Amino acid sequence: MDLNSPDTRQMQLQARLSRGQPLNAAHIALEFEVSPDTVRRDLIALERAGQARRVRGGAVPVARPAAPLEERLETEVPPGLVAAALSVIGDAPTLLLDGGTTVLALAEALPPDPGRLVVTPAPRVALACQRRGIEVVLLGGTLSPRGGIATGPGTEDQLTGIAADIAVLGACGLEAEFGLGADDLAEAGVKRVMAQAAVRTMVLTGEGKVGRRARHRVIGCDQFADLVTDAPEARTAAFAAAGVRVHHG
Amino acid sequence: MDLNSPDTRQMQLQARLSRGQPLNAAHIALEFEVSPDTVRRDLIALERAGQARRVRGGAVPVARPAAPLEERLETEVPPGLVAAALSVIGDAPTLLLDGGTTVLALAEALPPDPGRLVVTPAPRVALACQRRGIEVVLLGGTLSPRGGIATGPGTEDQLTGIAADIAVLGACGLEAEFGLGADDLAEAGVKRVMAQAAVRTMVLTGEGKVGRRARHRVIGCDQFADLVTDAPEARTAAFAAAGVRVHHG
DNA sequence: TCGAATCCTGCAATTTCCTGCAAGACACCG
DNA sequence: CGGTGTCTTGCAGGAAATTGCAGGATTCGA
Repeated sequence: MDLNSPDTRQMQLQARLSRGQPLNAAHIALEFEVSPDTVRRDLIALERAGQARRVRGGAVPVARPAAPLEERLETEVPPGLVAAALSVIGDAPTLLLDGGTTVLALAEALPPDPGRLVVTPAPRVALACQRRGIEVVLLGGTLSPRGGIATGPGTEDQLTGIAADIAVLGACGLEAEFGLGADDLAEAGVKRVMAQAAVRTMVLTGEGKVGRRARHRVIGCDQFADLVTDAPEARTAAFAAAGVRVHHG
Repeated sequence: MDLNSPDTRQMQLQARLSRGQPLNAAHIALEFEVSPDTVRRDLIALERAGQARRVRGGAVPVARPAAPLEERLETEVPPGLVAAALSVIGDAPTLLLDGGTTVLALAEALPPDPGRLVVTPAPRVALACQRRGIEVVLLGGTLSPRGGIATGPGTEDQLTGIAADIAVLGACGLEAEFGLGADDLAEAGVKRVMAQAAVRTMVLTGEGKVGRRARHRVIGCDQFADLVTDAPEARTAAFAAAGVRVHHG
């Protein structure tokens, strides 16, 4: 009475794979009472569908780095940092948000406000805001391989039509003399234009980046008004001396 | 005493399906003392009613509840559909990918090819491709509230500079006379321009959308070359007659 | 390096599917 | 009562999918 078609077999195998279970071809052949060739064909189908990775003698689940970032949000970004950033933002109606885990945590914490507009080159941030019912304008461009924001001359062009209240920039490195830096040249360009497209620029970063000098300069410390960080005051004194309002989260 | 009409048979079969029971056509033919052809016709009726998914040798219950998007990927997009789409795509170096769950499943299954370029207005698709090591150009614009793709005149402008090999479009509705449709006006515009920006356009959609007429027309059936779907051939005959290559997944 | 297991390719046999068609059952109407 | 139309059913013929097998290549382990 058990239906034995390629579809049903493959669905059962897929279920096991999604449970993280490796598949032994010979064993499955016995279990489903089909030849090993048939099992092999099933595994080929699953592999073509991206559901499995074939290895000698069977198949294993494809590595799914699905949610590491989502979870890192809750654990690695201190709640106080996000809260401080929110209070600096206030109810500014138009925000320009950078990418990166820290800014993403901020986006996840934004109050659901249908009257607010978020402009961002980071697809993750865009999705987070959309989930919260906030209107989003996504900036296009070439996705930078690491940081995950759109970059390129086209991206910077799109920003010329934007007039935001606050730009929130993450950091690959932040140092008092050098200023805010990024490790990717294209990213640095976009961040720089973002800062220019906003009335006020805020830098939001964890203490790990403070004092580090990144490869490319985005803007100097005279170009942004606020710094939100959880670094101790001793390491932010230089910024305060340069005229930056420092908020400790 | 047992009334044996198509309706009573189908109601009994539906009851078994809702219990999660797979149906074996040959077995049912013996049980109801009818020919396998009649059972096949019953199963076709159930499939049209959305109560079952036909597989070789019988039918299985259709996946029930609407899970969140991430999980629907694994359960509701049949592996065969994705595999068929992959084979149509071949190794075309430049792809233009739409949004939607089905296209997203395709993106998740793309082979990691550093020489390939994917252009998309869908942030989810962009992230999926980036995870797989594929170069991504993200199209910017206002995020449509439902489908999750960037829309607007700016988005369409960005496409003028694109020359892709294949555009893969999802569907809110697909009907032979009406063509490919979308429920959001802005989305329809972007999809239309996407089709124009590619040498060849392929429509990828599950059977649920076939036969449904959406609110806004994207392109007519003479504007796309390939249709990949898991709908039965009976429901795709009209597309084949219109000159569309139909691939069944 | 050798043996064995596994994999790939093509092929033929079987099963299942699709399509069209004609016969029977039944309701309805003149 | 007879004719007509619709619905359903089974059947035939061809198309398509699936499967197991044979032969040769490849890989793994000793």
